[in-house]
Formats: sequence, C-alpha cells, structure tokens
Amino acid sequence: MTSPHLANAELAVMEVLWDEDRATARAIRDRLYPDATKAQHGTVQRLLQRLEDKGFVTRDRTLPVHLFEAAISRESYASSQLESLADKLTGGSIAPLLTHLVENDRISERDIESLRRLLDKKREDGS
Amino acid sequence: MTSPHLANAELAVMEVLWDEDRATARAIRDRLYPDATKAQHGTVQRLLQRLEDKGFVTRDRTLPVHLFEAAISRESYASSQLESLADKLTGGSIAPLLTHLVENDRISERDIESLRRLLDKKREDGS
DNA sequence: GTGACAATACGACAGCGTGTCGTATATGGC
DNA sequence: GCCATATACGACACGCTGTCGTATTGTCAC
Repeated sequence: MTSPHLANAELAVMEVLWDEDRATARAIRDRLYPDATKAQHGTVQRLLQRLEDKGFVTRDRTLPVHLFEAAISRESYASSQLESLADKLTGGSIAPLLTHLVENDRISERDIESLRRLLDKKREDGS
Repeated sequence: MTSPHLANAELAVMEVLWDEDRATARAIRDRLYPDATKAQHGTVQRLLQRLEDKGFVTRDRTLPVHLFEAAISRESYASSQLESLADKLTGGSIAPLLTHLVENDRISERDIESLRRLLDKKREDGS
C-alpha cells in the first residue's frame, strides 16, 4: 500500500510509454532528448532500470533490444497518487479534497459535468 | 502558480497549527516530541522558519514569544496539491483522476454521497 | 543593572533521492 | 573475428530534508 512516486525525469519516461504502449530505450531517448548524445542513452537506461526496480515498468528481455512497457496505467497511477494525497491530508476521504476547489470555482464546468456523469453511472451500476 | 509542497516533518507542524489555530514554538514542540530535549526545540524553530520562508506560516514577532499561525488552510493546501496532481497527470482536469477510483470501487459510499451533494449545491448556486 | 533563563536566528552536517555521465560487459550482424 | 549498439551499473553532484549545536537576543526577578 505504500505508493512509490515518480520524479520528473521518471514521469517523462512514463509519459512516453503511456503514449506508445511499448518502446525501445532508443525510441524513448529520441523523444526525450531530440539531440541525443551517447551519455544520454545511459541516462535513459538508468531511469528505465530504476523504474523497473520500482515496479513501474516491465521489459522483454528475450529480445536483443529490450522492449519496455508501462506496468501501471496512467489512470492507476493517478488514482494511487490521489489516494495517497487523501491519506495524508483528509484522513483518506476524497470529497474534502474537492470541496474547496468547487466552492472557489477553480474547477471547470466541463470537469463538473464529467464528475456528475461519473457519479450517475455509478448509481446505475451500484443499484 | 508553482505549488510548493510540504515534507513530512513540515506537514506535522502544519497539522498542529491547523488544529490549534495559533501556537508557540514550545507548544508545537511538545506535541511533536512529547519527551522534548533542548535540541528538538531548535529543530522546531528551524522547521517553522522554513515554513515561514515558503509562505506556509506567519508569526507574530511583536510578542516576546512568537505566536505562529498557518498562512494557508488545510483545504487550500489540499486543493493546490490536487490541482498540481491534475496538472502533472491529466492535463489539469480533475474528473479523470477520479474515474479509475470510482470504477474500481476504491471510494466509499459516504465519499460518493458527499461528492454528489457538493455538485448539487454547485448547481443551485451557479444556476 | 545584572544574572539567569528561555526563545529566536542560523550555520552546519548527514542521509536520501534524483539526474546525469562514464565505463565495462554482452550480443547480434556482417 | 570485428564493429556497432545495448545493457548493466558504479560513481558523482546537487538539492531537499531532518536534525543538532551554538550564538544572539530579549524578558523578568531581584
């Protein structure tokens, strides 16, 4: 239940993987450092390895050039971060996190509509 | 719009201030370190000073023993953290953060009810 | 005013995570 | 077998955090 978190450079790598589904280290390096140097390939490898250690990434080692894949979806990660935020600040409840935002109009109409639909759908299912 | 964030020990201090409204360094120290030593008073002072630098805390310097007060409410802080989470992960939208939680029943019925009420209230006001 | 005491101000340091690079080792293509 | 590329990983600097110690300031009792 400990929720490891992604640092900036790590998140950047994950963004690529969430975008592409699977990718080689080289492909990732090219997206993150358009004018790539030799050293930066090592940097990406290092990041990928740490992400693998943390359980955020899996790799296909059977291939000569490994294929990397996100082990956790953006949505799952977002959820876990939201939960850990709630744990830290509001005793685990989600609603209080939103209260202030809604009351101060710091949330868009579209967002509110989406939330409403989400809750309505939940009501149907949950019976 | 940069949203500075609270580390663990800093959050602990803020918790006390959110609880007590205003407090002396000694009062805070007693809550955080029940068996207080001289050195730990310094630690609390240091934390308070850094919190002041970051804008999370104000102090009344006119008194011989300063009175400290949270400069930002727990709700405001929670909101700003939620927003920065959304900025990082969902392009600033809030709803997607909740989607996965709701669909996987990782949110309590009570929370859902609170959210519904929140949105309904918003609907009345906003008309 | 002086001494004693507590509070404040702040320099210093270790530990950790992070981002980065360089180098050693393995591997496939030709 | 050679070369190019990938992988594995040690190493380092930097910033943040938590902690402590010490110097300075200020108050009160007498």
